[in-house]
Amino acid sequence: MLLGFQSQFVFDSPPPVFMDDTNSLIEQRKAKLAALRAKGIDPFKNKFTPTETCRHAREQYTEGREVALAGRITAHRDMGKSMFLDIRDQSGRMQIYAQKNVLGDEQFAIFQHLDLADFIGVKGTMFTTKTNEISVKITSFVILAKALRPPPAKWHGLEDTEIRYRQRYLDLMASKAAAPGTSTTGFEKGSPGDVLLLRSEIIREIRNFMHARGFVEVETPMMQAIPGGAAAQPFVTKHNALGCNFYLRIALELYLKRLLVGGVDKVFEIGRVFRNEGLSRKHNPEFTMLEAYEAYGDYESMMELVQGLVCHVAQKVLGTLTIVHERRASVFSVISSREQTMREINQQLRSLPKFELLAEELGKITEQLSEICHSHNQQPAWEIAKASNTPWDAYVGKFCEGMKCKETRPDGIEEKFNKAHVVKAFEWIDLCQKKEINLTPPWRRVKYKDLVREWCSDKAEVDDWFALSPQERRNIAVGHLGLGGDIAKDFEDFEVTNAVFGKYIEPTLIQPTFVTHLPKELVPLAKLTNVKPGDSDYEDLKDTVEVFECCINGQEIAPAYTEQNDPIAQRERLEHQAGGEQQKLDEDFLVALEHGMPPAGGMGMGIDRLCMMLLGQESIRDVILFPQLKPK
RNA sequence: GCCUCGGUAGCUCAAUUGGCAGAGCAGUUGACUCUUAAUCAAUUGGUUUGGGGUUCAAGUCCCCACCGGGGCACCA
Repeated sequence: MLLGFQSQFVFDSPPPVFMDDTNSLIEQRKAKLAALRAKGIDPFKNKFTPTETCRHAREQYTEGREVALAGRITAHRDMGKSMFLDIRDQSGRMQIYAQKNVLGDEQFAIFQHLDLADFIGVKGTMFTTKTNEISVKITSFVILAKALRPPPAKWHGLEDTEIRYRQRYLDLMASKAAAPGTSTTGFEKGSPGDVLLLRSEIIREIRNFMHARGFVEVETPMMQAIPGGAAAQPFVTKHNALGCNFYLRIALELYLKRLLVGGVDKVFEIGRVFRNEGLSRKHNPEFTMLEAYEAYGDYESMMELVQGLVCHVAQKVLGTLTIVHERRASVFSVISSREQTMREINQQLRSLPKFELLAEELGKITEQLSEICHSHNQQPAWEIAKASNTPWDAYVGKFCEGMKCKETRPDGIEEKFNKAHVVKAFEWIDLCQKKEINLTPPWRRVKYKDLVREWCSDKAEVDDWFALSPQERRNIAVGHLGLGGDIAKDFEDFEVTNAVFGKYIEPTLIQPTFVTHLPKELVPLAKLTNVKPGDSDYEDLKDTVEVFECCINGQEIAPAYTEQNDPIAQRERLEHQAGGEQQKLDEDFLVALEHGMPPAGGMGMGIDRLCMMLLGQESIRDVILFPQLKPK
């Protein structure tokens, strides 16, 4: 495993101290552990070899077949002199049946005192119970690992988002199994386990696709003396022996282009990049990028590549090109975020007079909100309600008033809703807008200017946005469109237009769309569009570059360029970007370009955002196993 | 960094607006040899995230800190 673990680490802050949060449950488990050891039983076995997985055993069922299975205990039902117990491995669940007269008094007593979350190995024969469940009648068992801490609640699962992210293993443990035949992963759709396995398949299919197209996969430095290829703040780290600082890479670009210079014509890398910026639903400080470069290609060949890649992955992993984000649910189920329980409540609602009014009220509010959303071009409902004349407090107040009614859940708990639930509910409504994304090619291609024109004539009643004077554009954007807060006084004209694009237009691009020919100022490292005076579209294209931004699900998924290969033009751009700080210039990269780089198309794709889109997850933290959180 | 909502038993949640901190699950004990959210009976479990303040009395009101969600800003 880890060799040379003796090396000296120097921490700026003391190493983390683990909370000694002992409680009676942990104490009891430790006592059981000690009791087992006192009997000469080692509850942490080195090896037990199952003959197969739980799923395999179920699929290859024959009455009386002998099997050895291993897994974690997820439930037990004690019947006195016999006992049922569920074990689970990655493949699925298996019911175990133990009988006192088979195991003997002593063994059975030990079996009865096993805890949820312990790992055991069992040997026995397969049979089917009266209620038609395939099970294993055991003849012997061994304890493979004793769990000293209790697992998450078996029914509710884990609701605490902080624990879900910090202790992902608990989140995975609580992942619900899907009903047989409804899922390829064996987990309920959208559950942490499901997302984990599908993400793995997505990345495998990306590799398959790129390799099939003749691209070579490489690995380039993550620690760089000069972080380049994007405009982002880097993380700094220190190399002791070399006595210098390194930066964690913010992009893959400059090293992959060096490989183009060296003669690797089709090259790609999938890897982590690090950006020292704020965190949000769409941003994690470290995230996974795919970048690909193709000599003799351009932005148009990259369009074909991106479209082909995403369709290939969707088809292979999901078996469809139609992606439905169907997490939109009734306000009630959203409020509780325990859908199963709430579904029943919804059914009950109609028969309970005191809820009739409330349900009606909720329906009206939901309707109103979706109307408002629609007329405001799908701005978040939460924001709109806050900003509009709608008495938001009255909404919440009314809600809470209604919610004062208690009701009894199927598990016997009296539940009441409070203001926090309601606020959360509305935030969730924003996240749960039902979406259907159709990836069937060919995807729409539209020039940036045409898209802005189209939207402005449709929504802002401006015939031709670009026929206006810069001052008129600014006035409309700040006034009629309400972008005052997003447009600084010193913004240039193209930035005003881009604010409109970013705030209002990009979020509407749910269906896959290539937005092409952006103004050159927005993308300084791409090549100018090749048009001459006299060409019919000269006016529209003269100050644009050969690029596209591929938007799906209202987010930018992949930008691509016809890459700049003129070393002199590139130097000017980088110097301009570096703002006169010579130490930020990657001289080696510029020297490489001077040796000649073939014309090429290049693209970058945010893998995390791709996963969000394909897997219907609304937060990047749900497609990254261990998202970055502030240390405790 | 700013705005906003939140943090109560191992887990999921209550606490009638400032009046003895409660329930289900699981845990423990007991009954039960085909149960499956097993059931039935009894029972343990709390520095209410931490610190200060107001009050006869604070989970609840005020201030500060910590952590998280959402939004904004930064950033493609």
